Amino acid sequence: MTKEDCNAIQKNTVDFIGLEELCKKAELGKPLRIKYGADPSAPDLHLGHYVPIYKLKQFQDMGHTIVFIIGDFTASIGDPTGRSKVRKALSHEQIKENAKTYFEQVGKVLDLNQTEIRYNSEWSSVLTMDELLKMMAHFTLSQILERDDFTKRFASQTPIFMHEFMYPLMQAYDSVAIQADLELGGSDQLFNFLLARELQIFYGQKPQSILTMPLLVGTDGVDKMSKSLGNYVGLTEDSIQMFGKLMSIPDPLIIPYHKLILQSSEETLENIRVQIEQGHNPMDFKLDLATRITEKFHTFQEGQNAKEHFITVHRKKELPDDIPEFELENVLSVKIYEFITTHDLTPTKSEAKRIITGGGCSINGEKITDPLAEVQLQKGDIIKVGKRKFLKIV
RNA sequence: GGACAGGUACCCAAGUGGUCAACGGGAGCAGACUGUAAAUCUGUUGACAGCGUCUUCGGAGGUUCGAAUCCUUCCCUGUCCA
Repeated sequence: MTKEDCNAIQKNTVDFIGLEELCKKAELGKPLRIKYGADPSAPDLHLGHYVPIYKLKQFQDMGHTIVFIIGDFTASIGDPTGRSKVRKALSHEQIKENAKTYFEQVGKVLDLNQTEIRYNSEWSSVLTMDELLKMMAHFTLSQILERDDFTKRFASQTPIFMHEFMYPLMQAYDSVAIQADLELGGSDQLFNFLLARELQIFYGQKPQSILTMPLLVGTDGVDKMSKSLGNYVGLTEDSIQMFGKLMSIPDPLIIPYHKLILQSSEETLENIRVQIEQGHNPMDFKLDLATRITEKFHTFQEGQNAKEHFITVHRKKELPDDIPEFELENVLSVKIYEFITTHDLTPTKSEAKRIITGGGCSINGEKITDPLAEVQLQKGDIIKVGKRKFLKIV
């Protein structure tokens, strides 16, 4: 690893612990073992995952070994995070299935042939009580309780279960098992990563270095991107959807997305900042951002198409090219709310009535506001429900 | 084991016998506006056979003309004591 490499990998990181040792180790010429842990309960990867995975890619390109750990052991126990809801324990079949889709998605970024894939049940499920207790004897309750989410839950009097205390420890043990030189992940993982260092020392290993990446803020502009909060942009979402979601991010997120997803240079970022400050419409930068990100995960053409689609539908309020169609022989007289529900434009009839009453439904551009209206539908009619649902009668 | 507090819709949270399909906030959805699915403002948010019916306030029973609200019992969570 060269000096430049050493600098390059620091780009966009939050914490970097043990950088010097790492670079020294790398100079010996042996590939570094870089650990990345994944939870197989949520196989939908989103842009938030992309940030650290891209960093892994950088390491991989330098010839280091990525050790991808599937946390099947902990997943099969179940993890009651958040409120009183107990996250379901997953069966082995489910885990295998999830892991498979996981890798299909990761494979878009990383070269999986050059990646070491391990399941942590391999070593965790055979741990003896004896061994476990020895490990536990090295940490105190207050040490574990220091972890941010535990602190919060404790303060808000929400339950923390005993086995949850063990998760950080089990994660740390993964580092021991694979002899990690470096662990990489989101900045919320710092605590767990530090624990691993201690445990490695206990097992006579050199402690791993730590590199954490910023957490990408979700489309709501408030919380970190996560599937459960529904503020995510999935890596495998179709281009139209992806584009739309990216346009829905609040304007202040343009810079962070540029930086973390597109790896834009400081000059580019500064340029955008200045232009927005001078009154340039942020929308233009957002269009550009959305186009480029969509291109990145799809094709250039799809990115362009998605942009076109967005402009016609949302800016010009015109009809898109590809409207779902419904074949109709003769003129049909129906209650509008029933029709749009049976054709999946609304989930329930009550919802349909609500949208109609609110002025969200139109036929050929004419608003229908009477929820009980009976309408004559014929070939060529175009029904619009809400902002982006269309149906064409053919 | 004991004492106390609590479990309400997607989330937070009010409500302690009828006016409760349930205040308020968040989030979602829709409308207006805007060269954005940004921001802001407004409306809306159980389902269905449209005004009435059915399901919903941790579960199961009960009291009552009537229960989220009272009683019994069970389950779950927190705090303190042991």
